[in-house]
Amino acid sequence: MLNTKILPRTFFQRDPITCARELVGCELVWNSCTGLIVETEAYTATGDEASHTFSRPSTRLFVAQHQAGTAYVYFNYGMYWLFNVLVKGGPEDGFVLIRALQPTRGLPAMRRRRFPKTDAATRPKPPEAVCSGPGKLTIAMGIGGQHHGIDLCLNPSMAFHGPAHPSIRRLSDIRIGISKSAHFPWRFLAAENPFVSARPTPSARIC
DNA sequence: CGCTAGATGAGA
DNA sequence: CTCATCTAGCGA
Repeated sequence: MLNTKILPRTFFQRDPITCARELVGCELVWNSCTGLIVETEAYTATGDEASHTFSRPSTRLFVAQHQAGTAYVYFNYGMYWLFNVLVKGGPEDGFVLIRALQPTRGLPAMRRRRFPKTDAATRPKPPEAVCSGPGKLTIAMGIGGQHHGIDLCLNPSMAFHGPAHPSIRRLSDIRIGISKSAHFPWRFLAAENPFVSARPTPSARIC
């Protein structure tokens, strides 16, 4: 968080692919917990069959009624909240899904939420396992439906901070867990970082 | 290691 | 019915 500021709304007023790429290396600040963003995915409001906007009128309405930088949090597979930020006002609207974090502050609190049954006798899970997936990180950070629709450009304690350090190395790769529009290389990860949800595939490229 | 089944509910 | 997931349990 040193040398970084809250990302302004203008950051999210560009196309979702640019935003997703540049969020890798920025920091998510969520109350007392913070994490370096090491993995994201872009979803575009048009031409992307994997985006909720493709098949959900309610999501298209959400895009129309909110401004860039709004949290889009939804419930998937009956048990996981997934955390996105609305990107709007550039050449293309859409969302960036936050997929993995490297914990930088509040690791004990994150562990308590992720592994509540852990006692003093059991070995703690490694920090790489705490936020290495979109469902895992919402549990760890305490993100849920109560945060759907909040503005992430106002309160520095619930916001993205950046920019990323210029030395960050990034890869682009195909997105994970989707069957439609599956070939778009719109997953972005920090190269050589063990906190990501899955290792890059052979089709990953430096970006 | 890798692979798979099953949990569990909202949206259309 | 599908789904932007995860974990336990199984076999090699």
